[in-house]
Amino acid sequence: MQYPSESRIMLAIDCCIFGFDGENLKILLIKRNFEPEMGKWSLMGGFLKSTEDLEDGAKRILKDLTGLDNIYMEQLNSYGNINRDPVERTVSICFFALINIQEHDIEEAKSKNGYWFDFNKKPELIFDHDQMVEKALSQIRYKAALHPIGFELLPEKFTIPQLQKLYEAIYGTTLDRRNFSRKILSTKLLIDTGEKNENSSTKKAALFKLDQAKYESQFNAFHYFVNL
Amino acid sequence: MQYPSESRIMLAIDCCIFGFDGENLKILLIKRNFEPEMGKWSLMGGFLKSTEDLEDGAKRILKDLTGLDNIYMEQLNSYGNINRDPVERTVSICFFALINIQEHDIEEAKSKNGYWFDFNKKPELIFDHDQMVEKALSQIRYKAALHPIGFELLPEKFTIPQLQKLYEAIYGTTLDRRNFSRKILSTKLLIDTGEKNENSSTKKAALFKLDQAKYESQFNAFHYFVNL
DNA sequence: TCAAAAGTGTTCAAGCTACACCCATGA
DNA sequence: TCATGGGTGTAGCTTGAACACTTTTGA
Repeated sequence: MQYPSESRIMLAIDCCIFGFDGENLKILLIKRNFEPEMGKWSLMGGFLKSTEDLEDGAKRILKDLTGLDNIYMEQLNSYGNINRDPVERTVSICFFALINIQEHDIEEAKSKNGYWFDFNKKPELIFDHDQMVEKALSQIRYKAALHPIGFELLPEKFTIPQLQKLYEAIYGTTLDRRNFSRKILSTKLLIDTGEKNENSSTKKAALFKLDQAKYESQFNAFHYFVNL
Repeated sequence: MQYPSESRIMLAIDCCIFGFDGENLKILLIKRNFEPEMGKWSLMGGFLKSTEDLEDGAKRILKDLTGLDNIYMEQLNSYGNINRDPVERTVSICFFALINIQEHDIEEAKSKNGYWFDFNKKPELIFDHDQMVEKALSQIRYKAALHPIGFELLPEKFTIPQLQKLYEAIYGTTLDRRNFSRKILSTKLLIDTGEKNENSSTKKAALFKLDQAKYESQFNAFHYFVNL
């Protein structure tokens, strides 16, 4: 038994991949070396295979194009305007991913025309990818205000000033050091490793790491960072 | 020009339709009169046509099965496990809708085997529809804590105690009348119509309506109702 | 006149905001 | 010893939580 065939549709998966270099929010884009829109910038994407679940498809695409796996990833939204793809009608399911740049090698992404852009300096993208990126940023702002996802963008050990810079980059604002520090520490989600950040020419900041157990158990405890 | 054909897939749309009867949160389900799973309960759904955008498809399905249009509706998530539909591989994009039951006639839904269940007494659903409903409730809780979407479930004119009952139903909790009233009024989103709710055998509560202009301009002003 | 639901005010505690000083480090 | 950035404390205000009394209405 099968359904009538008229409504089978091409199903694409696109990934908004975010990183953080210590100063700015970054986004990984790819220069297309195939038609349509060859030579223009786009999100990482591909078609869903008939043998894989959505999340598996998204992971496969991320892995193929960047060499990375084990990445924080979340389904964002689907896009299905009839004419969004000039070749034929295609519906795209968009995911976003958060990558800790410092600890992940993306040589493979580079070999496939991938490039990290400063989020604020990204070029115009093909199709409706700009719309996807806008939605992804808004989702990250939303989520990072309520859940501790920011850590996904930092290395395993990080300092509080680094974390603050990340939040400032996400929200495009500046925060008070003293209040930020107090608020973050009050979550009890950070463990002081006792080590110091040696890459500093002034006072060395303390390195913290996530309390994984608490992170997981409290992930859905609402409104962590509201009122940033 | 076309893409290679191997990956075209059936694309369904399913709608979680919520209502509120003054006491309980309700969900509109349909008893399937077709295979597969004939006789079992499911969400309202259908297949996306090749000539329509996603939102248009969702609206068409809602209109066909309930007779309603002009309904608050939002895309929720997509589901694509390989075996979710026993007939053939189908990806479903799920929407949720909020309906003001009192002011909308759903005779047409009834004629198509539609039935409003108390949310807490709903039967088991086909496929992965239970998962969709769970996600929809969680999304409504999330969103209603931050944005004033609750009003979509109430008639044009409503009392503050009605609104409170709605929030209590959404969160499955009880709230303090005095604090709730103060908090809601402090948003300045409600306009006192000067009328009273005549359907009461005790003190008649004041009827309010939404300040539409403020509602729209402030919709995205964060964290309205956090700390419920 | 009584029961049931609506409307309102106050107090206390917690949390947020704004702000200033001291410390560690390498140049 | 100086410039830079890290770390912490406090006072005042805002906000939320807890709680009790009065009013309106129909039975």
